[in-house]
Formats: sequence, C-alpha cells, structure tokens
Amino acid sequence: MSKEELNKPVEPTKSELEILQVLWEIGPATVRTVNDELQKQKEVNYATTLKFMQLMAEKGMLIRDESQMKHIYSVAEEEQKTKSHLLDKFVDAMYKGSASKLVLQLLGNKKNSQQELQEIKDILKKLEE
Amino acid sequence: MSKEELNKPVEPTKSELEILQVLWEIGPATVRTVNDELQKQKEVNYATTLKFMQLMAEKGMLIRDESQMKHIYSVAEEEQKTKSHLLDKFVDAMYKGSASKLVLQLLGNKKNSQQELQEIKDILKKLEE
DNA sequence: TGGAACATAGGAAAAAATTTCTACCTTTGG
DNA sequence: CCAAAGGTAGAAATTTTTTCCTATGTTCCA
Repeated sequence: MSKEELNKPVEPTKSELEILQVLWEIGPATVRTVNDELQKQKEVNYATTLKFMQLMAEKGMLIRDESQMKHIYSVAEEEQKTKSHLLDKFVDAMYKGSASKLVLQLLGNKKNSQQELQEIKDILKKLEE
Repeated sequence: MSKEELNKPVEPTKSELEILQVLWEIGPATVRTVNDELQKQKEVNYATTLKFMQLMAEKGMLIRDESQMKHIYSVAEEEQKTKSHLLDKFVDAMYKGSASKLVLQLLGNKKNSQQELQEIKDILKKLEE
C-alpha cells in the first residue's frame, strides 16, 4: 500500500456524524435533500448544513460531484469502515478495549428490548455454525 | 422523585471522559494524582487538569472535598449509570438504537481477539440459563 | 423577460472546548 | 524562620466546532 493510501481514518464531529448518517441511509444526495432529512429530527438552517458538507468535502470526508449545479455529495469511506473505527475508539475510551465488557453493559441495560436480546443471541448462534 | 433530583445525565466531553476514567479506576483522588495518571498516556499540563476538574466540579460532574488543602475529587454519578447512558447515546447515534447491530459490528471486527469473542459468547450463553 | 425560487461561496461571528500564564496561599524541610 | 515545593484560583488566549448572513449565479415559468 502506498503512502498516499494510508489516509487517516475519518473522525467526524457530532454534527458531521449526523450528516454521514443521512448519507449512509439515503445514499449520494444534494445538500437540500440532506437538510430535509435532518429537518425531520431537529431544526437546521440550510446554510449550516451546506457549510458542513463543504467542510467535510474539503477534509476529504465527502466526495462532491460538481458536474451539475446541484452538487451531489457522497461519503468518501465505506460506512462499515468508518463505523468500525468509531466503535473501536468507543470501546477503547469506555471499556479499555474490552468488547465483552461492552456487551455485558448492553445486556444489563433495561432499555434494550427483549427482541434486541433475542437478535443478539441469534447472531451468536449463527456464528457457532 | 423531586424536581431537584431529576438531574440531567452526565455528558462529558472527550477530555472530561479521560478524567472520569481515571477516577473510576483509582477512586477519589487529588488533581496531582489524576494528572500523574493522565501523564502516563500523554503529555498534560497540571494546570489544564486542574482547570478541567474544577469545571467538572462546577457542573456537578465531580464532587470536591475541600476540607483539606489538597482537594479530593470523586465522581458524582455511578460509573455504571454514566457508562450506560453514554452507551445508549452511542447506539442511538451510530446504530439507530439497535444494540444487535452493534454486536454484529463488534463480531465482524478483526481487531477483537478470539478471546474477546469467546467471552462474548460465554456471556450470551449464561444469559440462556 | 423578469422575478421568484433555489443553488453555491465566502466571510464572519458565536459558542464550546482546551490550554496555559500568573498570582497567591499553605506546607514542609533545613 | 525562610525558602522551596506544591497547592488553588482566576483570567485570558487559543483552537475547534457550530451557526448563519449576505453576495451572487442559475433555473424555471408566468
């Protein structure tokens, strides 16, 4: 792998992550579309969303297609790669890298429905095979 | 429960979380002690750590015993309560609240050792009983 | 064809988080 | 007793993140 490809992993801020979430969900989109999605959750100013997406593109977090007047933005790094990295960081910061401690916490968390627990068990079961 | 007890959950910043981690690990401590611990991980200025701990005490995140000249700080909220809340937030932000999606990611993460995986499975198995 | 609607861009500023300087107080060892 | 070491406090500076105003360009259709 060349040096150029050793790019640093994406480290989104809270607001940037919200935008990534939208793009992960709906795929490449315009600022308008992303803003409309965000609007569903909270009040956001169009110019604010635009600025964020511009900055994210500058940072290399998003890729911008400017061939049309309505620029189309897409995420630069695979969703799974980014999430995996963020999860790692979280596990390190919170559980000293112990994934099992995290799962334990998850299971002890009353907020998680019975259904969630069942799904987790199913996953594990599948893994056995 | 009275209104006064309905305190908002702790929302530490990155730096604040590092300090909480130390206090969770070693228990109530002075700024000096916490700073020494942090020092092991990265370079930190004593005044910076002091300032953080003062701010955290103001916010009600830490409790300060000023009866001695060397103030003793301790965390105001149970470790598990704080962690549980932060984990919830993380699952919401990253996996739309789906804990099983998180576990799936965890299992697919090559960084996690075989031992970790085994421990996770053991936890789940115990849950069956 | 002209204006309403909608787009980007740049700049600025507000807000939040981080860092450090300096003043001054207390303890302790010689 | 005094100086050195080590403590707190407050103010301020810096950096990062977030927000949004305004200028200007483009499209569309009445």
